[in-house]
This record gives sequence, structure tokens and C-alpha cells, in this order.
Amino acid sequence: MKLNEAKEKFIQTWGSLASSWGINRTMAMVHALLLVSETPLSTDEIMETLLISRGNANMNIRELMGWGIVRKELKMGERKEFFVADKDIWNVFKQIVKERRKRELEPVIASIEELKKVDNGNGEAGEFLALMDSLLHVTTKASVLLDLAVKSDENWLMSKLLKLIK
Amino acid sequence: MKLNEAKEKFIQTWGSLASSWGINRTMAMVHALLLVSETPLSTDEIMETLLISRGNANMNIRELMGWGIVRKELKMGERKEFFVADKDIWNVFKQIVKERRKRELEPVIASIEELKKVDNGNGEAGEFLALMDSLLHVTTKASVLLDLAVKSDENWLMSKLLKLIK
DNA sequence: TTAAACTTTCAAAAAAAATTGAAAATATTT
DNA sequence: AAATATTTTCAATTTTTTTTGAAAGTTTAA
Repeated sequence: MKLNEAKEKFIQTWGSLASSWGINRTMAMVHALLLVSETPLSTDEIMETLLISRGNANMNIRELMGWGIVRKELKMGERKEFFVADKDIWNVFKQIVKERRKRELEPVIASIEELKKVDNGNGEAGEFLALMDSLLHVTTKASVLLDLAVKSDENWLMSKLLKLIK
Repeated sequence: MKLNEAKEKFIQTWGSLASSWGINRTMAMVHALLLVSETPLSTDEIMETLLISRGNANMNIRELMGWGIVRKELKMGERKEFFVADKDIWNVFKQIVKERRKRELEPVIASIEELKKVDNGNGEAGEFLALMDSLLHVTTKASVLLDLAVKSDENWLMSKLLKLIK
């Protein structure tokens, strides 16, 4: 397999993984393209390579910057903006986990806390409350665990976790 | 807040969480409905409560059974099928993790392994190979970690993890 | 074996999400 | 300050996903 072919396949793989996790397919493809690119790319280069429109390219680049995994790079003598992906995959992983925890997990935890205030005068909400409690247990534990992953160094964390398995 | 109102809100919350994780909104709502229901529900009851068609209800119930988090329950003297959700949330969590790891993480790991076979005669694929290696590191470690979560008991795991934090 | 009760399938329709492309806005150079 | 280059926005369009509902299939009971 030639390098360019492998890069293309990687872009496809990354794109389809993302879409099954509720992330825009094109955004993941732009990310993959920047990951495999040895040099910073301009919006035009991204448009050409992925055959997407300017609007689409712009939107997704912006979103990737919002996730903190792509940054702008300016070239001297060039008016265009160029983009680079953070190549430290552990860092990318942490960044995504951090964002999704904030955007999705935390609101759900807050919402379940809210639902625990349900009227239970006659005890009819007992089962419901028990369900909310167990949901809260699992979600807050997941949240704590993700926090641990995000805050710690990869090697330290992994050596500790591997010890748990034995 | 009245119990029924709280149940409705929970169904909405669960539905929107799911859709941001690439899971069909209606499927999550059916799941939530079964979670908060004190008794097994028939397809008709699910249709009526969520205002969805028979085909949709059937499809999503079937899918939930495929995920192993909802099961059929037969009532004596009744010809209809009734459905119940597993109320053990830790179990539900493990089941979902197990399935998604199998369905999505493993194929990606296999695909990256494949891409490592790229032609590197003249050394031009060096950066690409380094990227694949680091991806493989993170994904296989995530996979191992999820395996640990799935195979171990909730309390044991959590007490160990909490120790790591200190 | 027939009929009624119930479940499944799937083509068509509807809804939701993503994409386009051109106009507007912004930034840079002359 | 005008011209040019570049980026951003967003209404309209396209694509993808979800949902419907009626027909076909299956199971149970009489």
C-alpha cells in the first residue's frame, strides 16, 4: 500500500468512527487530514483534498479549534491562514474527553439532580428516586474517572491501571 | 414537581443525551420509558406514551434487546409481549460499553493495524507510522481499560480508582 | 383449518442534519 | 482610501436518517 493510499484510508476510517459517536463526519475527516499532513494546510488545500465547499471547510476547521485540537499557524509572507492538528494523540484524547464531559455529562448530572426534587409525599416516587440515585452513582463515578484520565500523565495512569488488572 | 412530570423530563433528558452520542433518540426514549415504568410495557403502551408508530416502536425495542439492556417478559393469559429494562444501571453501563467497544473500537484498531503495513521503502512513511503507533497506543489502552470496567465489580473497581486519585 | 391477535418488514414520506455557494464582512496591501 | 485577498455567514439545497403505516408474516386459540 502506497503512503497516499494509506492516508486516504485513514481519513475514511477516522470519519466513520466519528460519525458513529455523534461527531460530524466531515469534521473528523478534516481532523484526520491535518493529522496525516506533514505541513500546515490552508482552507483551500483542505477543500481540494476532501472535495468540500469553502463554507463547510471553514465551519469544521473552526469547530475543531473550538475543541482545542487544531490550531491556526501563520506563515510569513502569506496572507492565508494555515492549520495544524495537535499530533499528541493522548492530548487529543484528553481534550475530547474534557470537552464532552463538560458539554454532555455535566448537564445530564445536573438534570438528574433536579429530578430528585420530585414530589414524594405519599412515597409513590420511591422507585423513581432509587433509579435517579443509581444513575447519579454511575454518572458521577464516570465523571470522576474521566477527570482522573484527563488530569494525569499517560504513563503514570497506565502503569497504575495495568497493575489493577493483575 | 409531580412524578409523571419528572418521568417525562427524564425521558427527554435521556433522549437528548443519547442523540449527542450517536444513538437514536427514540431508542433512548423507549429505554428511558421502560426504566421509569414500574411494570412491563407492551408495544401498544409504548406507542401511546411516546406517540410513535408501531413500526418505530417495534424496531427500537428490538434494537434495545440487541444491546442486551431490555428483555421480553410474557404475562400469563396475555398474548401480547411485554418489555422490561434492566434496572441495574451499572450493568446497563457495562453492557453498552461492551457492545460499543466490540462494534466500534475493535474495528478501528484492526483498521489501524492494517494501515501500519504501508510501504516504507524510502522512509517517507515515518511520520505516518509514528501517528499510527500512537493511535494504537491510546486506543488499545482505552480498550484494556474498558475491559477492566466491564469485567470487574462496580464497588471493587471504584474503590481502587478512588485510591489512585489521592 | 380458520380466524383473530399480534409482530415484523419495508417502500415511501417526513424530519433532521450537513453542505453549498454566493454575498457580506473583515483584513491586508498598495 | 481604494483595491484585493481572505474569512465568515446563512438561506437554499442536498443528503442522510428516522419515522410512518399498511401489507405480509407469524403465532395462538377456537
